[in-house]
Amino acid sequence: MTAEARMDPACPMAAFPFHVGGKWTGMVVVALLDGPRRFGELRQTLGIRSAKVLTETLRDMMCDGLVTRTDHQANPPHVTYELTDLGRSLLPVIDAMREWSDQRLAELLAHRQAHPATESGAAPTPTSPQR
Amino acid sequence: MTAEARMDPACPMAAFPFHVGGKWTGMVVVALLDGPRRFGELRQTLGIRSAKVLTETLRDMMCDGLVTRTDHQANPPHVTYELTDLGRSLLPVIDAMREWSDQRLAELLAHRQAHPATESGAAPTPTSPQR
DNA sequence: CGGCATCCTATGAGATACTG
DNA sequence: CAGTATCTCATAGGATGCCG
Repeated sequence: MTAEARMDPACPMAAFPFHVGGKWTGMVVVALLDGPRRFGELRQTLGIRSAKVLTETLRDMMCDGLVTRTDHQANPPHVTYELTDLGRSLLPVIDAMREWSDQRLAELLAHRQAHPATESGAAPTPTSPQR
Repeated sequence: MTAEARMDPACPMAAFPFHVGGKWTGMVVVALLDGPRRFGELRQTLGIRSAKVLTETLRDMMCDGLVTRTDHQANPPHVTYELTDLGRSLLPVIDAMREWSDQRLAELLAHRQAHPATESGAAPTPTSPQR
């Protein structure tokens, strides 16, 4: 298969969670690999200042069946998030990404740095966390 | 490792091309797997109406050393794009994504459909190519 | 044919501030 | 503590139209 015919929107590449799910989805999966985490823990781990972003990410992921939410009825509130089996099934993909990054990311970044790219904002340099 | 400490922006997940590179990067790689393609070919294959988007994607990818551009000095213009070794090295990752999609994507989509998600626009259903 | 130059718009990401 | 409610802002994505 590959690129013979026209690539329709049903193509896996178009639907894959890391693109569909927003910027933080992948990191949340990684953060939850060790086991359940609380909302605040996640927030700190991921370095998210705004709660809203995390809330949205988690809601989307719940909607997609990637994580489950457990509300330990307590006061003060205590809520934990945990990977579902489906969520954990993403691990091989993440590992593939990690391995690639280990071996090749430097090369890509070097290329990028060397290029004027005709333009200033080709893509935000990941090493400089602006915003 | 995994999620012990704070996850800094240098984390591979944050820099991985499929998130950094924009929506079409992955598909372009797939489209180029078989060999060099012309600009118009890519455009058709990917189903991109706007040339600008493809131009930008390709420029970014060149900048990152993922593809090379060959201008066959001809009239009318004839330009081909080709995967570099670095670009081709993404194949394992893509395959991992594909495999995951084959096995689990349906599950995710089913989950999503079943959920009200509190909101309308959780994420654009990949099966309905709007726009 | 390839690809700029423009312009437009939806929306993702984030900052605050407030509530149960 | 774990959210919700607003608001702002940048920008990715796309539609046209023109040029070499």
